[in-house]
Amino acid sequence: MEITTEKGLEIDHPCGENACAAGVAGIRDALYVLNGKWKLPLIFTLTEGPKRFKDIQRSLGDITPKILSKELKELELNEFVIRTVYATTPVTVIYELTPYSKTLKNVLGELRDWGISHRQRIVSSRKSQPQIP
Amino acid sequence: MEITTEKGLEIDHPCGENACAAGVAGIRDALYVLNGKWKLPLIFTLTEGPKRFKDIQRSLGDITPKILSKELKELELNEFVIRTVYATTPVTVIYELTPYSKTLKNVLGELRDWGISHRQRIVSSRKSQPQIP
DNA sequence: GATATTACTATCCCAAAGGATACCGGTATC
DNA sequence: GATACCGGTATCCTTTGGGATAGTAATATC
Repeated sequence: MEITTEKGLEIDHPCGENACAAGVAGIRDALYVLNGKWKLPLIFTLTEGPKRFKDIQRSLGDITPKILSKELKELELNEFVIRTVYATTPVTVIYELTPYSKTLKNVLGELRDWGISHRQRIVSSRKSQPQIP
Repeated sequence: MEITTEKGLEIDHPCGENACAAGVAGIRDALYVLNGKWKLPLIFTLTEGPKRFKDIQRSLGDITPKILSKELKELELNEFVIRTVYATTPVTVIYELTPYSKTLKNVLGELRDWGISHRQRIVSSRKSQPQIP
């Protein structure tokens, strides 16, 4: 059986043509700590600078305090975020990114750009192909 | 209250200092179609070229056929993957990436690289700080 | 006739993710 | 005295993700 295939993506593969298990493993390792609906948006919003609990909640739109609290704890454990408490009244809690989070800069930037383009694509394809043609 | 903060990441923000809702929205839009444990690894493995069902299953390691089937259907709907059936015996089904998947090249590359470095960091920190010191 | 292969589907099940709502103590503000 | 703000918890619930196992049609092989 013959399958002709124009070469598609050309992500550089360290291994040969058809055996790049290391790449798949890399993606899976990344996803293991960054999984879920909220971690990446959360890290991204802290990219703008340190923020308080309520401020993060507002930036993210519709996250409930329970989920936000859980996500922040996980990010603390994985050394992406530092939590600092200030004894003001009422108390102030600041969350900020660790230096290690800097290594995510490219990932976040690419993902943000792709998401923005993707949305534009969806929107404009909806305009050019109206429902029930 | 004063908080001194060394500027952390410097992902370029199209909007002002503290109001980059567009960035968060971009990330969330991206994750909306790429969420879950399998979609990114799946797209990545098809980066190596068109593959058959069983071959994908083997590349991904431990995905069950039910899940793989579901993920492939979702990727077809979102125009990331094309499914072609060849009337051989036994039948051959080939999955390959669409041109649109090319737009994910940078995202996938960055994520793979980050995952690989992250794993190295974890492994070497485990070596330098043995359990029960 | 028994077994293997491919590309799945069907059924059942469990755990995790995520959401809704309510509440807390302490203070400040109206 | 009532209300609001802050940084969360507590409780309950639904949805989804995902896994295990078995089975299917058609053919080929032993």
